[in-house]
Amino acid sequence: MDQENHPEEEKKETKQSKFNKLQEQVDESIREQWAEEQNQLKESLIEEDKFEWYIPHKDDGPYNEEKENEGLEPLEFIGAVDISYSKTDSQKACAALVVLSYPSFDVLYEDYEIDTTEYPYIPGFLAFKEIPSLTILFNRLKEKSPEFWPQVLLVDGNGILHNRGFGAASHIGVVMDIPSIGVGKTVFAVDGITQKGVKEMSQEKLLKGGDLEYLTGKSGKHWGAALRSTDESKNPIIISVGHRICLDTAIAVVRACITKYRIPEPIRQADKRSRVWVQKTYDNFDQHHKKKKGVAKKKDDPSPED
DNA sequence: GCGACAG
DNA sequence: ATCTTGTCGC
Repeated sequence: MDQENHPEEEKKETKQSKFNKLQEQVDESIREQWAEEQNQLKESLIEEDKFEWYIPHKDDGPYNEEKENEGLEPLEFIGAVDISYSKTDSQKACAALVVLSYPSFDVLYEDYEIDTTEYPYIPGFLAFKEIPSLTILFNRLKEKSPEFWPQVLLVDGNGILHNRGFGAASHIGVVMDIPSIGVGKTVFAVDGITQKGVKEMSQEKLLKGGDLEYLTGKSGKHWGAALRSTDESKNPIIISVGHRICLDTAIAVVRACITKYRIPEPIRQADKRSRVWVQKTYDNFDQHHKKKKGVAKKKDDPSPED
């Protein structure tokens, strides 16, 4: 009859072929070229602090004075980028660049750009999908509102926690020549570090009262850190060095950007605003209908609504 | 060969 | 990334 004999096998194949198909959308030679470009740009990567600001203490104190005497400026402009996709057409997307004040987290600057990239997301090559629209956004910022140029940039995705040690946060940091930090929501498995392993470590730390776990690979390299950013968080966020910053400073910046949500506020804003923008642009945002149903919201980890 | 796979 | 569904809390 027309009954299938190997339903399980089929399911497995579909899963696998789905991934393969995605990969095939980008020619093998292009992927090799991309990997080469990553390795080349990586030579310009700086994994230590190279900037002239400091994170001010909430209350003006001796620390702040000391830093100012060293010729440093207080951290005041924090940037973040994110890209959202149309739910009806994954090729249609919108990139956002926002700049928030520190420590008040007001959105000082926001700009959006339609993503014209035809490439799909391929693990290990996220930056190539995002760079075209982000380049436009940064050029526009530099040209029209240079006073808002961020002192540090948060990128959702990874920095050096990457199979070639050069993830999107590093890529963007090097290309734009800006200190950058990678903040991921899940782990990109590399050097023996896995999602499952990190989760377990994170749980153990929690029992001991800790909220931070360095991610050390089998090779002994420190790839980043897992931070349980709020008490309610079930999963940690994954921090890694992007560019022109060291891991501990990156962690300090991310910590400073946590308000009451798991995701650092600048990234949250970029995420949220790009989502609204993509709906407006592509998904026929109809005033009449949205009133009834409400727009699909993305849940934040802890619940307060804003 | 097998499993894994940021957004 | 996006979709679902359900649950808790204000």
